[in-house]
Amino acid sequence: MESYRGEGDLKDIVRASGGDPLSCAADQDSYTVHTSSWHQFPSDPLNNFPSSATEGHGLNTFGDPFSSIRDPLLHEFSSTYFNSPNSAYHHHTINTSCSTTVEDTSSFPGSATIVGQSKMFEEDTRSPCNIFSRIQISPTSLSKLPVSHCDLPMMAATGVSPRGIKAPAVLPSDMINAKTTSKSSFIDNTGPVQISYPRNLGIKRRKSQVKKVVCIPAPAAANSRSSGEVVPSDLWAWRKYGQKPIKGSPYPRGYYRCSSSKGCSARKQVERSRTDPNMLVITYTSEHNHPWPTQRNALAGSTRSQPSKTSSASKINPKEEELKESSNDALSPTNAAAVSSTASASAKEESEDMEKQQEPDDAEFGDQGIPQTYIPPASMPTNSQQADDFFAELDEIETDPLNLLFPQRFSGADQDEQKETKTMDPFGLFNWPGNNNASF
DNA sequence: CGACTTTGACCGGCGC
DNA sequence: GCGCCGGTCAAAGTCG
Repeated sequence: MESYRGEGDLKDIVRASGGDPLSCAADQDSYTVHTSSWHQFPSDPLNNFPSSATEGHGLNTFGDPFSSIRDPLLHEFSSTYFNSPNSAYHHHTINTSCSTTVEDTSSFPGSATIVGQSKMFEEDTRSPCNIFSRIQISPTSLSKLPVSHCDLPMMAATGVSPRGIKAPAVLPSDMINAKTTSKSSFIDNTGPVQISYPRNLGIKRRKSQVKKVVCIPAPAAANSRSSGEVVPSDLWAWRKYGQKPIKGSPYPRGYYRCSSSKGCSARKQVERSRTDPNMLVITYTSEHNHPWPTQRNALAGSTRSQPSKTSSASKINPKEEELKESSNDALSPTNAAAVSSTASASAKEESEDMEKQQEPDDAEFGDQGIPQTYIPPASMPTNSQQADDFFAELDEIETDPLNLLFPQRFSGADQDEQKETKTMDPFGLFNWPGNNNASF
């Protein structure tokens, strides 16, 4: 029996795309968009939204599971980008009346995944050079969203039927204020998700489950599995349980469930953006009901080599496997310390993420009586000041962590040519062959 | 042997 | 009511 705790109707969309300004809307009665200029795009329709509207939307405390179960992948982004003065991130926050409160669990500026939305906005305004966008919208409303072409793949990734997307390419601001449909009002965030029997799990969840969508740069297809997907590893162990071709998308969608712990209901869907194959859309569904994996064994799934049918492909380019392994190593809390000094920054960032993520997890898992097994490294900062010092230290290692991840793209067009290109990928997320030149 | 991926089948939701 | 579609299951095979 899978457990679902306090799932709100919230979708978080984190885009790591340097592409088009994010456009999205929700047809809720009321919701809020927090946004900042997209690289100072004055035409960003979302900028029309008031930043103070976050409050007073009935944002409740039943909880976005992802606000406490913060995804390591997201935090890889957050810790890396949001703390860099040059970091380029961009997020939009849409809080629907049905969405959950996003708690300010960050102890330092720019925590990407779950931060106080006011703070998020503040950070946005402070960082005109943003890559990431963040959207939090109701899943049901999402199905009715007019979306930009950029978001269509994400919509698809969220399980929203393409049929529900009849969108202009650019979202007019007034569309964001579109009235909710009666359907959206059916969402009951305060009640538990009823699960009748296992076979219905996916269907039952479809309406009310919380999803978090992350767009990240996708590896080159040449490095992909037979399915065409290369799933960046995160701290969780994922086991693939299905794959389906998605209508309207040339790329299949892979379905993964958390294998870190039996009974964990966490799932994720991975597919390539149909509009931008360089973007990998990962939709996280449900939440983990267990602490972070403490050992590399949690990465067993993500480090597994190609299956037999595609093993030949992996053998053709053994480096791919090595890179995957290395990326996992970089992500591993235990192995991070073992990586070379050049990766120390990433190890610290990773650990810092773990620290941040552990706090809410403590409470959450504590409530469930799940024993805490993860012990943050002693060197981890424990408060904002320490975090600041921590990242100040990181700056000594790499003044612009963004360069670590996006050495050729995100360091700034004007600066790229002047800076020494850093090819290190602290998390190994994007360290795939052929991905260095990938545009996203 | 355990854990994984693959893949066809199954099921329910939804639109027409 | 029917068919499409997305999500999941589970058997089969692979790998370490």
